Amino acid sequence: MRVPEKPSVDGLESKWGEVWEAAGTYRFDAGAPAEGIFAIDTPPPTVSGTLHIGHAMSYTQTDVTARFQRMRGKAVLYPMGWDDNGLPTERRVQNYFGVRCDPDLPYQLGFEPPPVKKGELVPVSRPNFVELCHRLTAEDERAFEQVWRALGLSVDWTRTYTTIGDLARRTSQRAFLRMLARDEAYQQDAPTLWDVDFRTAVSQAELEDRERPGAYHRIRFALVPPDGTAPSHASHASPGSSSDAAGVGEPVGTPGASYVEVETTRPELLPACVALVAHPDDARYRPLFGRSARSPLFGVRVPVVAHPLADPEKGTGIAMICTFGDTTDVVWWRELGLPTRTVIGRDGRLEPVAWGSPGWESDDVGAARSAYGELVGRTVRQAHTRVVELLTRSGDLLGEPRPIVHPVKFYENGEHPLEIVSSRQWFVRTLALRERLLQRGDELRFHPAYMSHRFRAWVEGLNSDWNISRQRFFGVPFPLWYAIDGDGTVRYDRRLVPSEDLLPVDPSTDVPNGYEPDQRGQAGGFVGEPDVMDTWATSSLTPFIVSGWEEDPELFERVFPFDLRPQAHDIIRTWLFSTVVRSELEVGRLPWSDTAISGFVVDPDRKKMSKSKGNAVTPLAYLEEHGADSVRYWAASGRLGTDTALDEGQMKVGRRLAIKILNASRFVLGREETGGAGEAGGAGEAGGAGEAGGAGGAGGAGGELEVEVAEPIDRDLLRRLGGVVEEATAALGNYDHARALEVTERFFWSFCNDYLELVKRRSDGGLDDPGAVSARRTLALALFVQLRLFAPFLPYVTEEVWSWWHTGSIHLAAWPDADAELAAHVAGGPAEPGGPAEPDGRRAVRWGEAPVLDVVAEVLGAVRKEKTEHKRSMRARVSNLTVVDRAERLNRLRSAIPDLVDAGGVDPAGLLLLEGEPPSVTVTLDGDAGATAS
RNA sequence: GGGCGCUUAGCUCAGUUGGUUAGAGCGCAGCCUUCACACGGCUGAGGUCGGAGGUUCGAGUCCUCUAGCGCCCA
Repeated sequence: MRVPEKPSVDGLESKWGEVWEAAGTYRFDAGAPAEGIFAIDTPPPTVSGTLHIGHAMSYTQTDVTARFQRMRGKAVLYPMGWDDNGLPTERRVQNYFGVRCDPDLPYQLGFEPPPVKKGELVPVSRPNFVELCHRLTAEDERAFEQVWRALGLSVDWTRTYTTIGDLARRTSQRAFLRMLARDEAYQQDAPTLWDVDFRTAVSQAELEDRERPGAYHRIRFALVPPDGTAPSHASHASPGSSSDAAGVGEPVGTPGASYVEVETTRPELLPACVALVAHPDDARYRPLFGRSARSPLFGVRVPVVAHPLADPEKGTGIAMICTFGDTTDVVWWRELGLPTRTVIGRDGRLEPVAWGSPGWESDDVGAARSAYGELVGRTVRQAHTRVVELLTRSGDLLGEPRPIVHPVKFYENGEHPLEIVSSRQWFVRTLALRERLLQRGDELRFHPAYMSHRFRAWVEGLNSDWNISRQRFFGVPFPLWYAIDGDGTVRYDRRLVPSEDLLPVDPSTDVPNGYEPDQRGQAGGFVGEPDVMDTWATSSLTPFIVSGWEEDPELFERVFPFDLRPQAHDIIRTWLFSTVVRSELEVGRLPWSDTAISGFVVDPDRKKMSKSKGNAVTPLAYLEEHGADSVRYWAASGRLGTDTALDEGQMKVGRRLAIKILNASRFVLGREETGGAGEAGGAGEAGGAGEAGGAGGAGGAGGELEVEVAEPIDRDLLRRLGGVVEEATAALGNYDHARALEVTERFFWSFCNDYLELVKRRSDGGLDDPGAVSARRTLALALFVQLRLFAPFLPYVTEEVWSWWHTGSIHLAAWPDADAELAAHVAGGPAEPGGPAEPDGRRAVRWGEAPVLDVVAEVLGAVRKEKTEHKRSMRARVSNLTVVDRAERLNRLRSAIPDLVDAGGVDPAGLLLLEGEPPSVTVTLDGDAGATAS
């Protein structure tokens, strides 16, 4: 036993961080049996940015569970991954090193990026670019690990992985090949959201809407007569002619009308128009369904079709369907079986088009070529301007453009609106899985439960298979090549697939079996699949990556399915969903039994913290200012699923709590030293790490160890503590860390301010004083239990106190067990309130009961109030204390008179207990007149 | 437009299956230099639980409607 004179919470982080690291305190025991393992599918944070305070909150909440389960004797698999592949990393590398990836360049051995010049990006080969990505992410990952260590996450740092690392690539590629073999993955030319700056498809998850100014342009389409003959005059004939021929003034859709007016915000897509669409119930256009219209400038005949997504309120109520202006166009195209007319290329410019060829028929090919010649090669924006000029000149633009502000889809880090282009993409068949996924969603235990609605809503709303390909560089490559025919045609249907033992492969540098490197790109040779997987295609495999799937089958068998997936609610539809999909496809079951959905951290104005809003803050400043235990205290008081305000006040409360624990422990353990003199030190050694049951390690009170707690008030304290243990244990088992902390903390403050004050004097007595022994025994036992209850929340301060008294780490000590550790001290005695009798005649303990302590605390409160109201010191003497109450309550009070008298400064001669009604407490202070409280 | 959630003291939040005068912490006010801790302690003042209606002996809690806020989706 060595209790410091002036304990402090400062510096505990580095002190204990080093000890835990050296001792391997949080190392996962990979040999543990299946039932002894608690496996957590930790979210891998994206390393391209910085950790912010929201991460600190949610990871702390998970850590509390990890520590709780570890103390319950579980081998906790608590890995940490870094999500380092993907576009965010590429952007960061691009800016950091001033380079850009050019996949056509050859690899340069030993390449060093030149000093960064502003606005100038040095082109480098794909392997070189990937090297730089690895270099930078390695640095970022070290920085992240430092933050996590400072926060005290009990991660097994020997089990880290990265989503671009060999293991993750091998796992992703293996799982892909298996999906391919089972026909669960397929390739298709399909419209995808496309960022023209980054030149990649982006996922729905990466979208954001931005309000952008635009304008409705009213454009005139000539109606093709029902007999199908070409209208005699091209609509671009001459300005002015339109008003004569068009029957201006006639409402659109009137049977006799020869024109229909369409409003669009994207006139540049006129050449890409494949149909006009109106709502099926729209009487104005119903007569036109089945007929055709002809586009101005390009003379293309397009059908007029009906679809409920057409909004009669928007514009004229009839709209162009183009290839593709927005996602609704895609829906129309798919559901109405329309052709495509692709004009926008991957660079965001209009591509050459062969007017007159199949698919590009026109009533006036010459005019179409001429008009399109003005547009080809231009950006979308330039083409927009040009088309408007052409339409104005032809007279087909009616009136002035009508300015509006509307939401436009952007890649969250992009500068230009997303386009939708058709490209060859890999998909996973998720639509076919819908029913099974809904079933899995019902099986999964969500915390809080209502979060399951989000999963269900997402699955029910699925309308396309999952696109897993990205046209980028720093990602997991698709592990396959394609054969090239003798005539040089790439045969995407002739896939060259590696055997699994060769994984991971990079088809851009590796060569398929049976080919030579110099056959790459040659007729009769091969070409590598250039795409990489979407980051979710890898992160959806995290439970497989960390549990040894197909790498260590024996470990996988014991670990899978995991116990817990912690994550935030915004990625239920992405990460949680995709993980359930992959698990269903690979093993036909849920990847975990439970998922804990954390809320966000919001700023004091209740706005979500995010980098883009600029109000996100890093945890480091808070860790430095308040200390890790304090930040953790704040984090753990936030409930799952609930957005939590960033609150430094709560951190300060946490700090006060930590300090209080130090001081109260000093008091309790200092008492042990004097009371239990010689034996104390030796007993401390007994409380070693991992000791089950814990009772043996309770208290350094050596010789007092066997003593049953005698005083009724002491037994009350332990019974009440037992209730706290039960409640906290149940709460933690149910992922309700906030409740566990709350009940533990409430007990602790009452322990300090009431119980400890009451027994202070009595606990001074010598070894031959049973009351003193009982008090010391209770204090030590209560501290022993409370420290462990606090350990998952405040790992540093609890470890510090533990070290005064025990060897080994508190974090490997057994979680408190009320029955095993406390029952023996409080059960069966005469003061036991009537619990049900046990077979041996003792009475079962009713945890949480504290009848004596309750009534004593009430009277003590009345005494304190009297002193406060008379502005007297708490040390002021009470000359007379009269308590009127029922006999039963007075009896309880009698059993603790000496403690009450000591703590209240009451003159024993002036104490009067009277049976009667109503209950009252009358306190007379030395030198004051009496006063009554009740 | 659809889904989910929130609305309780000045602030941040608890209120378990509907049950006696609605709780905590912070903040605030007053007091106490107290022998573990002034990084402390004691005491107190603050709320007709967003609004309206309903079910019930009884509603912060259940139902309906409604307002505002937030998130996700379209």
